[in-house]
Amino acid sequence: MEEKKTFYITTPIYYPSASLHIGHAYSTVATDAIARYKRQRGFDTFFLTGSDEHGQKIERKAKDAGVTPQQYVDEIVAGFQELWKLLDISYDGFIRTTDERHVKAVQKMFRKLYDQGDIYKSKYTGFYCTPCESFWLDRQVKDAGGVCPDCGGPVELVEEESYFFRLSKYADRLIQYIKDHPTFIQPVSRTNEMLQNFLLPGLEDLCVSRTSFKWGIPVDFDDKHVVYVWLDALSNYITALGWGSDDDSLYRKYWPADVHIVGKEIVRFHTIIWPIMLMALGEPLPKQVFGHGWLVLDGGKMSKSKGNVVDPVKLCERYGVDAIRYFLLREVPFGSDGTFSNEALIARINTDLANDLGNLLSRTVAMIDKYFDGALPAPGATADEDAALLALASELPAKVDEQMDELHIPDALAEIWKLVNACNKYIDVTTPWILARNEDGRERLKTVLYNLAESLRIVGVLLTPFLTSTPQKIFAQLGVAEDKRVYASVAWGGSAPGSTVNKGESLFPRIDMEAELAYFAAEADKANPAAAPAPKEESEEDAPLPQIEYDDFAKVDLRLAKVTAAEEIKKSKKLLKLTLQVGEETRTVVSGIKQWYTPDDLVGKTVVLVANLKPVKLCGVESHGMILAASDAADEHLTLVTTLSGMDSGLKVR
RNA sequence: CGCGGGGUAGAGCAGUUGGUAGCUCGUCGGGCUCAUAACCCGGAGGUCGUUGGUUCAAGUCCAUCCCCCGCAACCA
Repeated sequence: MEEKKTFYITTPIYYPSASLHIGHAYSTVATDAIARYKRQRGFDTFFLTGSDEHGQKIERKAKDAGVTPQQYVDEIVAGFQELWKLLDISYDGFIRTTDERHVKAVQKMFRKLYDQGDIYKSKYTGFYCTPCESFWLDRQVKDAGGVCPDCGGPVELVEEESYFFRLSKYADRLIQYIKDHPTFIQPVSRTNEMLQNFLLPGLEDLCVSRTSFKWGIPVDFDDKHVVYVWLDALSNYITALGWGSDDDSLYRKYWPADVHIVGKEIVRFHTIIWPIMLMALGEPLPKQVFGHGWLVLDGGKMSKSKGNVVDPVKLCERYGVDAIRYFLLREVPFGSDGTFSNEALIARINTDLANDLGNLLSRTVAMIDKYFDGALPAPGATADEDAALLALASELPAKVDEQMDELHIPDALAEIWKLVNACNKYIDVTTPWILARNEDGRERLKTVLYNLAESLRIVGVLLTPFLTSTPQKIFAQLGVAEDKRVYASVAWGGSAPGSTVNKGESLFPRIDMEAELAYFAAEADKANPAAAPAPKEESEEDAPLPQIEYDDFAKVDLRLAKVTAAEEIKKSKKLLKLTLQVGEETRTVVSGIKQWYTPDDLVGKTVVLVANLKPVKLCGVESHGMILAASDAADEHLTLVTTLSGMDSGLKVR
């Protein structure tokens, strides 16, 4: 017996620090549609999704919630799986980076890379300032004249260790690979981006371990360290198949992946770090990484105060899973962003699903019911006006394939809708209601109605990968036999004359746009009563912070400072370089306020400086402290904190 | 001068190797009555971001400039 061709497709693994939103749903629904499509076309398909559960952020959130990290992620990941169930996601594997199989395999991988010299422990020497609790690089201390650049006190020599992965060693091989495989990174525009931005300028080795937190996979030969993010997360694509375990049969069967579906923001990691990891392991690279665009919210950033938070669960409850799947698959063009708005969603549902498809089924079934007592008539001779419809329906599977081969999901759907629209027009041209009036017409009518039912059957078959319940509803209303609902029967002529149609409910009831928008507005108001002037719960950052002791506050050294000079940092969109007079001292501070202030606005002003903040380098400029400013959550407005009356700089703020 | 993408009808987008500017939604008018006030046809609406250049011919090639958006660096 012939082995079926395999197809391995993955979504990113999602980070369980919060619930998933419509963007995650988009990634996963798109991947699901491709997986279902490949299965329908006879591929032995494996579809993997999962969760990326380690890291400091989770550790901290769990602590805040008073649970263990494992308890914390268990609960959120259960929510992921519920959402996928709701959206009819047909995944074959769900990998959690806390799974024993994954942990073991990552440890094995880490050790292998270490043993062969691709991971090394870096042992740079640095300086430590005890009062400041800060590490300093050689150069920083040298620049400061051998003392702590911050407080000017003495520093002691220390060693800080971390493991590094030798990305640099493989850069040339990867560049060559990308050049030899022009379809590796999709869409192609990303290829240039990766080459020009990262690969050609040269790669730095990647830090792959941390000692500053514990919630991660321990490095088994050096338990101070846990494996840090990318090595842990990216390897899921092979550990889920049993790589590095006793049973790697799935790995041998499905790897290399046919395509990793990822959001455009993580294309970089999937096309640079991941291939290099595989090269180092001596494993084949995935055939393709597809970076899709985003669903951008109409009203700008998602925020509760704007009332535009998009919860996929609510949308599914209100409109049905297929409506949401259709919208997601249809609205975001290949390789670029799409817009999400309630108007766009309702418009799609109304025009494509209710008016075009739903209404077509409704009128077709109604006519068969009315003119032939619900029994599908046998077609007679084919007239000219039928030929075009037949041709369209017959060529449609190939057209859909053509688009899907390039992962052009919206275009594949558009092709299917060409047939839907052609059917609606066909009704208008053939005027069945007139044919029904006399005997000659009734003979012709048989053919017309059969052609319509048959076209709809084909539409149903081809829609099966995209919409999960609608095709079955179509088949049920048309009375299509089980064996004619599958792709093997997609060719014209599958409908059996004499089969009984069943008038059913509308596939997609029309939505009253105005009423619906009013509903959304009301919901938004409910979620955010206009009367409440209180601090908005925009995001974690804006949530009230827990109480602190006075001693904690006293650790912050706030000083008045006078701006003596200011200039733009050319390379940066946000940063200004300020020179401040703080008492006797002169300091350089970099501040992200370029959008709101010009250098001239600032010179001469007195501002509040956090004087004992660790220095940091921003866009190549060392910043010694930060100045205080207030801004709204959307960063639309910002104002510097300054003084009411002239005071000497350097004064302490309390 | 970091890298890249984009500026085409009111909105959202197509426009392959240069040869009469298209699609969807909206809008206006008409048709039809089988159907979910749905469906079908037609009209209006664009100096294709700017300014130059190449060409018999440029949305399409070249150059310049102006905007917008990603990514990177970065809001200390």
